[in-house]
Amino acid sequence: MLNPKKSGERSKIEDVAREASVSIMSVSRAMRGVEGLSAKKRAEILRVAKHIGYEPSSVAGSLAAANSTLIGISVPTLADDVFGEIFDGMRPVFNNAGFQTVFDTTEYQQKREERWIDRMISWRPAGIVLSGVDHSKATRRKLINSGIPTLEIWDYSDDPIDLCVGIDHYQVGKMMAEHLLELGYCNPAYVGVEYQRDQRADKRLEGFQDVFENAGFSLSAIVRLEESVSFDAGKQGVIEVFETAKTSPDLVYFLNDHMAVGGLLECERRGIDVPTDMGIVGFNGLNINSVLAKSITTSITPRTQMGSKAAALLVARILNVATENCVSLPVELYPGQTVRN
Amino acid sequence: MLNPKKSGERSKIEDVAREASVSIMSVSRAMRGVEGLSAKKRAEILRVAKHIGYEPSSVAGSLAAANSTLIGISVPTLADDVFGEIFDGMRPVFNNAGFQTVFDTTEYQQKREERWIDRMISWRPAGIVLSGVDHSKATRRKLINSGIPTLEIWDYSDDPIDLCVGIDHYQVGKMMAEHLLELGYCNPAYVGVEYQRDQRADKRLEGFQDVFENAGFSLSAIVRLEESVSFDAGKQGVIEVFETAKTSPDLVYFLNDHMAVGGLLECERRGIDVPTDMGIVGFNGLNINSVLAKSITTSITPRTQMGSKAAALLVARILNVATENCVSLPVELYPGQTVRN
DNA sequence: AAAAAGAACGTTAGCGCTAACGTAAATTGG
DNA sequence: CCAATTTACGTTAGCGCTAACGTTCTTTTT
Repeated sequence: MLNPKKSGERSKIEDVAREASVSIMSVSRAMRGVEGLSAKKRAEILRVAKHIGYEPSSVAGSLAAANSTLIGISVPTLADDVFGEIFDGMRPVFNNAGFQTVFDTTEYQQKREERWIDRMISWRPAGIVLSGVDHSKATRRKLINSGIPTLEIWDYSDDPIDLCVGIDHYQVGKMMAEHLLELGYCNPAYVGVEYQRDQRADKRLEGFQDVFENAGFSLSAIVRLEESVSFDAGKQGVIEVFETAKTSPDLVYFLNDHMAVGGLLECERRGIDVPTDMGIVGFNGLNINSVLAKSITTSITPRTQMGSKAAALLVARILNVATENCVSLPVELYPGQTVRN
Repeated sequence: MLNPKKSGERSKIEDVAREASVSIMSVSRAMRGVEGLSAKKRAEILRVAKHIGYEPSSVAGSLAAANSTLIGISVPTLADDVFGEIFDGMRPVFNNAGFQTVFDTTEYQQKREERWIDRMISWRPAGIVLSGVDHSKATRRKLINSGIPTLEIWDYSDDPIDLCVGIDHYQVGKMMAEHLLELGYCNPAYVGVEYQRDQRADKRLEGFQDVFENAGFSLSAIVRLEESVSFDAGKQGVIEVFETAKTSPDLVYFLNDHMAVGGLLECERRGIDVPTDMGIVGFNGLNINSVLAKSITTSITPRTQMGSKAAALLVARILNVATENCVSLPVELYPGQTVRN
């Protein structure tokens, strides 16, 4: 490096301009790859820039151009596989379009989400991605007012803040219930978390419950755990189901596959025959299914696809390309081997 | 809102100053909560700011103050639970200190990491977090030269770029091998991924192998899969072990617990008696252990603790508080029930 | 060959804030 | 009671870039 300068002192556009004997505007054009520069000069400038180790300041650039390449993403948690996989779907799309992702988890707390949005907006991001479609009035207003393209993901609504790519959780619960009803199940229990903690799960349960109640059956137990949404929670859930159920259930519907696996293994440990004496149903379609002795009955959600589709929509909106606003992705019912056929 | 302005037009510090009949500097001081302002005026300014919906621009603020509240975090993947949990440990620490996290996954590709670092540095972040301690010369130089506090996490090195909080993977492999050797195992196989894809896993294998070879035993098979590091990869691994092993192994050491679970269930499906005829060993100490019929033998990594410890170190460095540079966290050997005792 | 059009640059004026240094008023101390 | 602080502000000069508009020089057109 020519001008190593002191640690922390970074060379700026002016240094490159001086070294290359051009105006700073030419350097700016060269670095951004915009036109208005001869190929020769452009190459020379880039050579000099590389030589002295110049990297443009995104902060200054954003301020001057009144835009940024930041995309804010808020998810409830990374502790289950869902949002990691959605993110994996989004990442390459955003990356190829030249965006960076600013990330935070809300731990299912609206207050945290609101605070995050305030701080995020202060960076004038190119776009914002939120999980779910249930946001406070203040949040909606702020986002609409900010003019920042906003994408809601995972859940589906036909009245989004701006864009929405997700699945219809109510329908998912309904579909599964109809399938189970047809197979003769009539006394299901549910294992999930506190009401309104995971609003998508609430919607699935609602759809599930509606179908069974329409058929004249009510849930024999609804267990709401406080702990995390994972394998051992499912085990705990089964234990509580047996403690609290009014009548012995013929099926347990779990909030997700993690819990369902925990529940399944606990049933087997207790010597309960799955699916003859007890059906086990989850949600998501996790990879673990392919190694289990009995594969979980579940709804397979298109997580990676959802991520890439959603990112593509947001990028299109940012670049002002016309696009659909709402996309509801199909969810596949996977029969598995934990309900009788 | 008083001045709703057009969508996208945001009120600025000047608007607040005019409305409150003070200088913009007073507004700046009020918004940042720095001293040099009477309590009365401060309250009035904050009232006015809220009233007209003013939110300071972080971009302008960062440029003027030559600092930012951004912390860049790079992890290989979110597809396993490891980095999600580390992030969960870091998040509250960064949050309470007023930082935001810019996130990306590298998919175990150095090229991607380098590009990300360039873009990250251009935001002049307050700090940078990298996964692992094996980075290119260019990366090290850039980071050192930038003067940005840098934290390396998950792996351990006593010669970090700046700060390091992790575990000694070589030691983990060694510890596990010594434990197994003592129990009488003498013909282990290994199931992981391509060499240099997961450099921490390579180190564990190295430590593991060194111990067995010192004792006069060599690995009967080293299976390196190309697919993702998950449950079904473990199953696939076991299948390949049986196809390729020179002699029938008495133990399989897996890259992580996900794969170990896949392997365990595949063994059981094949009627192989675990641990009598085959030991199963993983790495991480996942939650799934508490629901399995036989809990996986593994090394429990302190992921959440590592995240919070690491974040605390980085924040201390950013605030110029003296702190240790390198922290090696202990890893607990969990005997489980998949090796004979 | 003169006029019009275009390409290749440079100049100017900010983007929205804050550091650093003013200045006036309020407070202190001997 | 007056100099010596301290507190409470305001003013000035940028931070490092880019949009928008000049200016110069080359190319095209009739």
